[in-house]
Amino acid sequence: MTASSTAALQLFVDRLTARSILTDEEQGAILALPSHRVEFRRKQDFVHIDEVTSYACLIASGVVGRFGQTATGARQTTAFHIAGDMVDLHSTVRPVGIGGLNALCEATILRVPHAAIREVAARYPAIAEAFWRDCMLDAAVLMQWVVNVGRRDARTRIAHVLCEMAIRIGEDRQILVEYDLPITQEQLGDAAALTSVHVNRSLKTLTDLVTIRHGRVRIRDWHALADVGEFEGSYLTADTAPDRQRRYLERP
Amino acid sequence: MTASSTAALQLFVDRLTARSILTDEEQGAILALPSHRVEFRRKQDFVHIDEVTSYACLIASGVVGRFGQTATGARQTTAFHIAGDMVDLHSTVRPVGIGGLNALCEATILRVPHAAIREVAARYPAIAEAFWRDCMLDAAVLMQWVVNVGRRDARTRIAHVLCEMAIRIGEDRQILVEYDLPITQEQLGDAAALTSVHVNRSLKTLTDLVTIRHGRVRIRDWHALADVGEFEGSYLTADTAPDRQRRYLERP
DNA sequence: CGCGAACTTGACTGTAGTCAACCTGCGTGG
DNA sequence: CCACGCAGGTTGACTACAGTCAAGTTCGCG
Repeated sequence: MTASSTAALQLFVDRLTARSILTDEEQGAILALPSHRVEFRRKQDFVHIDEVTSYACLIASGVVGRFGQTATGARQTTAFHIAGDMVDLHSTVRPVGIGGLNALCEATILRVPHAAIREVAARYPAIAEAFWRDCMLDAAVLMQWVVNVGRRDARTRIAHVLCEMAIRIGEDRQILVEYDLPITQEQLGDAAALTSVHVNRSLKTLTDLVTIRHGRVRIRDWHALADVGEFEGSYLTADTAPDRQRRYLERP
Repeated sequence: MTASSTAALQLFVDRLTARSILTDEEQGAILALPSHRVEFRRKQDFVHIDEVTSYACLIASGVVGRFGQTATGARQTTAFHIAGDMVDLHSTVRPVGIGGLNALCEATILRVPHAAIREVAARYPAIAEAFWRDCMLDAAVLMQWVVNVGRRDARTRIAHVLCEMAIRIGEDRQILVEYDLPITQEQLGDAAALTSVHVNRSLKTLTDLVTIRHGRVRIRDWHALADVGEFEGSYLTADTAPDRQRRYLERP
């Protein structure tokens, strides 16, 4: 247990407690999870499609993409994950792979054994609940992603993704009008289901609203960008209001 | 508690026990869940977008689509659900809406109060685990959907959806080469992110492999259809092997 | 028998993909 | 310290897949 692994676990706890109530003891149990630190370089696949792992991946730093692939090898990113995300939390109950993981930039990952996660979830039902809820937030994001990719045009798709990341990276603070997202236009295209060429052209038409330079997103007009991106962030934040934080699975 | 509501709950239990081990007592607790039967007609929205409900919807019969919508009102179906599916199981831990529900054909729904679901999940950790796992299967399907809609062409998308439904409807039996899917070409388009016109044309090019008439899908050449649809069903079935059925959250 | 929903077809349009060339900026090594 | 190489970004010309619009046709149902 190093200092930095504790810091990463604390980010994870913060993420959970934004939506779930956990006692100090429960938070402590999560912070005490064993982990093994691994570093990956930019563009490296570190979990392959269909790979079955015995650990979940907690992101200590960097940005990670989950992806699927077609028969011809075209990639589709299905989710971005940021520091504090336990990317494979779902594998706690369903260890079969749902896509590969790729480091979008240099990333530090803590591998947390499934066994330890299951143990803590079994011991504290409120933790299991918090994990489950966290998985459901990811699912809500995924559903938006389907709508985005399926029914919106290029400009709108890109704007939507950039808005989503602004909210997620700025979690429980205000909306971040400027944030690091060190991805190439090609990687943004993999997420928005566009080619890099078309991302490039679309991004140019958005210059007044948002720019990306050197892996940093600068939103110049949040309101206009959210408008273009048809972005309505309640699916991300609706359950962070205090009165919705519950411990539903508390024993009678 | 009517005979038919028991039958629907039994379908739900069957669905759960395909992937999770539940004792007779636990199965009994699920079968004893209270419910309120409601009928909906074809094409009726019965849960609106962003609606927050106090109950989950168990499908007793019919096919239901979950959908999202763009600002211009274009619909994108993000999931099909069939008899035995507890459509809103995720709302057990996260009651905020993730899209609306629409009856694709005449459907019978059992409304099961969240409170009762939470109670049974709190009392039996293995049930909570089975619920969570079930939610994760839906998420896996959703991820495939993103890849499908984002990166495949029309023919492939349609073939993929039809293969997926064949597996899901034929669950734990063999692949069904013929099954009821009483949806219009327009509704299939909403799922595959295509217009009804293009669905129509694409379907014609697939006539040798699959036909849809009177709401019944007839797969004439499963192998060829799966090939066209780039369909690899392991994401649906990988955890139904006996050795993977586990009770991870059992108390020590 | 007549109506309406769903399906079918054709002609045309348009958004995004493809291919290819070129530019720019950064890191590395001579 | 400059030259080179390379990854990423930019632009243009052309293509093509799917959307749009509109006019039938078919089929089931009242």
